[in-house]
Amino acid sequence: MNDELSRVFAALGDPTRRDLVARLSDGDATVGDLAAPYAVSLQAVSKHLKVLEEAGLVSRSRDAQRRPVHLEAEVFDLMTAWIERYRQRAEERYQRLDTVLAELNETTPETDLPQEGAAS
Amino acid sequence: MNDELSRVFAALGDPTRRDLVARLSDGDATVGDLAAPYAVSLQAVSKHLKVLEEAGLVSRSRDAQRRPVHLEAEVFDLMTAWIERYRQRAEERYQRLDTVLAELNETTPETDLPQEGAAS
DNA sequence: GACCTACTCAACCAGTTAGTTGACAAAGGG
DNA sequence: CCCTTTGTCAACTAACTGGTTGAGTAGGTC
Repeated sequence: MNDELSRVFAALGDPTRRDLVARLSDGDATVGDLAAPYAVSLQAVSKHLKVLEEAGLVSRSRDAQRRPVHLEAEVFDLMTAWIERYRQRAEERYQRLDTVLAELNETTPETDLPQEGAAS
Repeated sequence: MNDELSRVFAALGDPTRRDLVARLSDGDATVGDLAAPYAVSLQAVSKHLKVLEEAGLVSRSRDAQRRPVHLEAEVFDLMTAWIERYRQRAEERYQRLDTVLAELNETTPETDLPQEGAAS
């Protein structure tokens, strides 16, 4: 787990951490507030937050004993950029395939057999 | 790792698997073809493909002894939907904050001190 | 039918992860 | 000053991961 992209994807692979991110999208919160709804210990949630922080998804500041957690939404762009890149490649490929099929259909509307002049 | 979203994110948390997805966006490929560039064994790549398949990112068919692997790009939508949802929530929140700050600035342009009537 | 090709399955191993509990630190409030 | 609140750190454990090797299966080719 070297690069940031791996850390971000892996961090969001855990449902508890995804839920933490979801709740932080409503606004900053303390570790205690965040931990309250879950069945696990405060320490476990603290660990989850550490993972999110190392992935760059979250940052922490200070307010007396409290350590408010803040969502850093910019990292999302990294993921969407990666996803969209390969989704588009795949879609372009489908379009080319569709075009080829359409052309085949157009030049040979009366038969399904391959034509001698067609590329193999 | 129960739900599909967790499996998809976790699957893409591994750089080798992300590279497999990237290469499959160029077109279907056999296990052997896919395994060739990596230093790891064929069996290891086969395992990675199984993870991708269980996440719904990939499907496999048959062609004699070969098992061509095919990218299923629709699952990407699951992720982008999740990401965009919470990114937008976060952005809306920032906008509201900006509005509040702008209003504060407008009503008290001559001092930085808190006013007696202001909410703490 | 013997053999090669293209894989999968099973067993094992080392390293990581997600959880636990217990102790500690930091910062007010009485 | 003690005490409570809020959270981190450390050590331990069970389960999962990513890799290995060896054996087996499915489907041509000669």
